Amino acid sequence: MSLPHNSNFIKCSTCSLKGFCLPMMLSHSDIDRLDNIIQRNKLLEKGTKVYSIGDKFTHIYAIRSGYLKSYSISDSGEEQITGFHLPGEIVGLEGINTGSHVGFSETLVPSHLCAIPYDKLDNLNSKIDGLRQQLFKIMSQEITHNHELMLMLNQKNADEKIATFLLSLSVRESLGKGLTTQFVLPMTRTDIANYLGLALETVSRIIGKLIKQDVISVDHRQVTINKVNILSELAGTSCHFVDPNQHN
Amino acid sequence: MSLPHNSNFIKCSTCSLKGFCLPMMLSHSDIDRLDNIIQRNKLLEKGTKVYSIGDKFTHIYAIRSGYLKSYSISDSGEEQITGFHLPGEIVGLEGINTGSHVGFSETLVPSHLCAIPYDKLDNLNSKIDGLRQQLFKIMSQEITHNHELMLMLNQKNADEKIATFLLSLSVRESLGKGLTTQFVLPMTRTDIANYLGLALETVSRIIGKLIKQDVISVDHRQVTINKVNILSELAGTSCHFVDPNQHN
DNA sequence: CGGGCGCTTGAACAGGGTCAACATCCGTGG
DNA sequence: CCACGGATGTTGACCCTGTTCAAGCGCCCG
Repeated sequence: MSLPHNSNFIKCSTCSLKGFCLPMMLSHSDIDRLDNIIQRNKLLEKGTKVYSIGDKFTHIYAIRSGYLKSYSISDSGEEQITGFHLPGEIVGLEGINTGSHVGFSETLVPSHLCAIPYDKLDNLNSKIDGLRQQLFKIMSQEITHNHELMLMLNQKNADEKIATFLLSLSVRESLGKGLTTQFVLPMTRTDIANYLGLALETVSRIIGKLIKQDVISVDHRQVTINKVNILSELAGTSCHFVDPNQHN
Repeated sequence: MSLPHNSNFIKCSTCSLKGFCLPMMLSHSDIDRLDNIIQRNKLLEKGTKVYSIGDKFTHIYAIRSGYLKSYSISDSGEEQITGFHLPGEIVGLEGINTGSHVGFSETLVPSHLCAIPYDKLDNLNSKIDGLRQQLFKIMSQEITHNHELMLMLNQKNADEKIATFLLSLSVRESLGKGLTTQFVLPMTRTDIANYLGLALETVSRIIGKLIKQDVISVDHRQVTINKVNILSELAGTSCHFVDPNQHN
């Protein structure tokens, strides 16, 4: 899930939850109340499952640092990656409905998470209007984001998908402040392919093509975007990720 | 969005909101309080827009009768149908995040809606724990549903998509009680194609093939499922829609 | 009656999947 | 330190699924 890129936010004590604690909505005392129920977990090493399918739903998790991937598994055993998650984003909301997690989430790199007990959060939700409203907004945005994803999966070709994907990560990497031209892809080509609905060979080929055209450079898993405007064009005009301040 | 198919529910006065008023969670007085803020609109004729992109977000809508389609439009003008909605389901939640609707929703057939003013609902959310929790569940389920959709769009071929689509409608048509073998497709082939990420010719061909194989029959827009088990197989074992009581 | 929309069907094409071979990276252990 | 093996990534050739283009039909409604 991606949180608002344009929202003002403050650091919630040691736990940066972008979009979660809007200064306009929460008083300092309310922030303290929220802060008091948040559990700060120790560093999770790469490959650690935050939750697995079938686990009892008890917490939602805000990412302080690191990188997560979430995925679900169909009855026939096919894996589908449903999202990659960066610091400031929240995972685990899919468990609210049934009280059990219906998918997995795991760390792609060593990551720090904040665990927020859902029962205590729900209790605060009845008392702190701004918190409840913000949570509804976050879930609403997740729905909107999924609709954009659907548009991408249904209507874009392979080149457009890759371009859109790279730009999306680039923007989210920068925590909503413009666009980072250098970032790391901690997921495998297989993961990217699965997420975008492509074959891994196709992902490899298209990234290769972009390198040949000098639109991006790749060193191991480090990506540099050399020509943002070309990448944006490739992504289609429907790209929300272009920083209007960027002119290269 | 689809609501829980397995949840017990009661009629919320004149307004049937499946999953919305769980008897276990809401007292009769709470149901009355909810009922008092709900506006029952007159019959909307076919093709009426419930809301449009850019409209101020003021209400969410529960469908009492009829059929809706929701869609959004990319910057480049491409339309993407994000869902079809049947009685008992809720639309408009995508507007919570920004305070404006980011897509359209319109009636495919004459439909009755309940409009629920969001500010009043939010007010009740602070007072009625069960209502708030249920709303979070509904939004959580929407997220889960989108993940399943993603799996379908990414990993299923055209035949599987159509089979899954037909079964899904068949189950939802029956309001969660098993599976209706006869129902109406009020949307055009073009709509189905757009939703599933296929060309309309492909949709037409595959439906034709299913008819030829006598898996389904189609009379105008009336669909009859003749061989549920075959359709389920086609949909993939990942199909959640099979009624265990059906053995034909 | 006619025009437009929705739908079907056919034929040719192409984007991307599949299969296969090979290259590279990385951790492990000798 | 280097050799090995497995996982990951690249590249090529072929082929299939589903798209595109095109033509024609049926139905609804003015």
